[in-house]
Amino acid sequence: MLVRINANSTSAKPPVPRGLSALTGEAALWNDHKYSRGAQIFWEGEPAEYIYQIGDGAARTYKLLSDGRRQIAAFYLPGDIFGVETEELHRFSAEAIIDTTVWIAERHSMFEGPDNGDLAYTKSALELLQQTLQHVQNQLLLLGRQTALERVAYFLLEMDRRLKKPAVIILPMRRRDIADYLGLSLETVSRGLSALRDNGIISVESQRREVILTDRTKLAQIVCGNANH
Amino acid sequence: MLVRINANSTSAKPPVPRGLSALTGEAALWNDHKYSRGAQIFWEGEPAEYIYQIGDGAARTYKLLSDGRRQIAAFYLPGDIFGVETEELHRFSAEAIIDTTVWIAERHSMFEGPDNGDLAYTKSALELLQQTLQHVQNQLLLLGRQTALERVAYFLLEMDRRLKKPAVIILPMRRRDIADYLGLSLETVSRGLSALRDNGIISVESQRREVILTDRTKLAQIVCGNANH
DNA sequence: CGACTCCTTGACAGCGTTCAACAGTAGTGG
DNA sequence: CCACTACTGTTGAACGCTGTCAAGGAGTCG
Repeated sequence: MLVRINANSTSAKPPVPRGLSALTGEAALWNDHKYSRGAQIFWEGEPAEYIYQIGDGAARTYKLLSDGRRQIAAFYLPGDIFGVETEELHRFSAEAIIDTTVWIAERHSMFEGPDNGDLAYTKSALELLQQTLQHVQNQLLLLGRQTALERVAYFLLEMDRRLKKPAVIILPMRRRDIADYLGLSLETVSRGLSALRDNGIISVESQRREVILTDRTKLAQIVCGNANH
Repeated sequence: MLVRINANSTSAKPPVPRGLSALTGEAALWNDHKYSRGAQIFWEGEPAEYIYQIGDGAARTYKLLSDGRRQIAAFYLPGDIFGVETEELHRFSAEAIIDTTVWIAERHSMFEGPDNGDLAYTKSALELLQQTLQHVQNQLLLLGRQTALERVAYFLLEMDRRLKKPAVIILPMRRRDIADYLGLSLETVSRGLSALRDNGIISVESQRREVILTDRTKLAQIVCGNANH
């Protein structure tokens, strides 16, 4: 829960994040905050007063059931915007996965009046919403109809793409987070990674958060249900 | 695949659907089409040239995997609007579940130019998009983290709510559709319904598409993970 | 070094799927 | 009207994927 308002950033004055500027206007108030690992950023049901963009680090949004079952809706990586809602309340909780710097700007109310809205803003929000929708709709098929191995492969390819296909993928999240994202147990995630490793499709570094995709083609085939069994 | 353009509607000239009028303008061209049971309305990947509203009947949108696994994204009931996309292409396929009348209107391009857009339209689209997003986000938790019985109970309550809590729920879809919506096998759906029936929570009519919810409270408890086992 | 967290791996159980048989319903045509 | 067929849904039995429980290894940090 350590939240520190960072008046004098350690880095040089950063550029206003492009995504946020479109959503808030150039002159909007914004700040960068630092959240330590595991810190809550906002809660489901809380008024959605701000919108957020990851500077460094990573965040997760999730829902909980009363008995503790958790479904992670999305991971957010540097540059990603989150917390944008069309209603007044947040529909998910959000936490920092690791120590994370977040740019925070005041949220525009989206439906203020008949012609009080800002078209550019609404369009930005629409684009963002549409991105979110696409992502979630892909998750549907994944969670509803794909096997454990297919889900793990999908996850690796998604991270690979979103991190711009680096030589080594450095995962900010733990196995438990991956499991709650994919609707699996953490053991099954671990077994999936081991299976891919044993088949020479990926290579897991000793730190276990670093993964190298040695055969993206085979990985993609697995996602599409063409595991060669 | 029987599609008939219905120039002279059997019923009196129907009112322009409220949802569609906001999305197309009062003077927009529209028609009602009839789709027979199982008929394709549009395909995933097809240009999204129209938007649709159910008059009578029901429709399903879905994605397929190459090996035939299907995930149904949503069911559409009388009054529901579907097929609205923010991009140029449909992201799901759509079929009529039963013989269905659909109102069809031309789609506005959503991002035509810098200030060429229609704010009222964009707002309508935004609201619709937001509804869709909420629905899908609830599905995430359901598919990722809930048990078979919880999913079946959730489905019944969703249909109950959307059909305005009738005395008897008349389901337009088959067990297979419910299964593909909930990420289960059709046998498991059937067993879930039987279990609820045996516990006196629902009553299934002999036609098997008609269900009476005799204990909505218990049903809601099951959805939240409070099955008294 | 010791305590802690995170991850892997194994053994086993259970939930849900698969396979199969059967029953009820609807549609068709004689 | 009935026979025939196709389709849909239910139920049982066995299998198997994934979850649960448990032990141990590996890395981190005080």
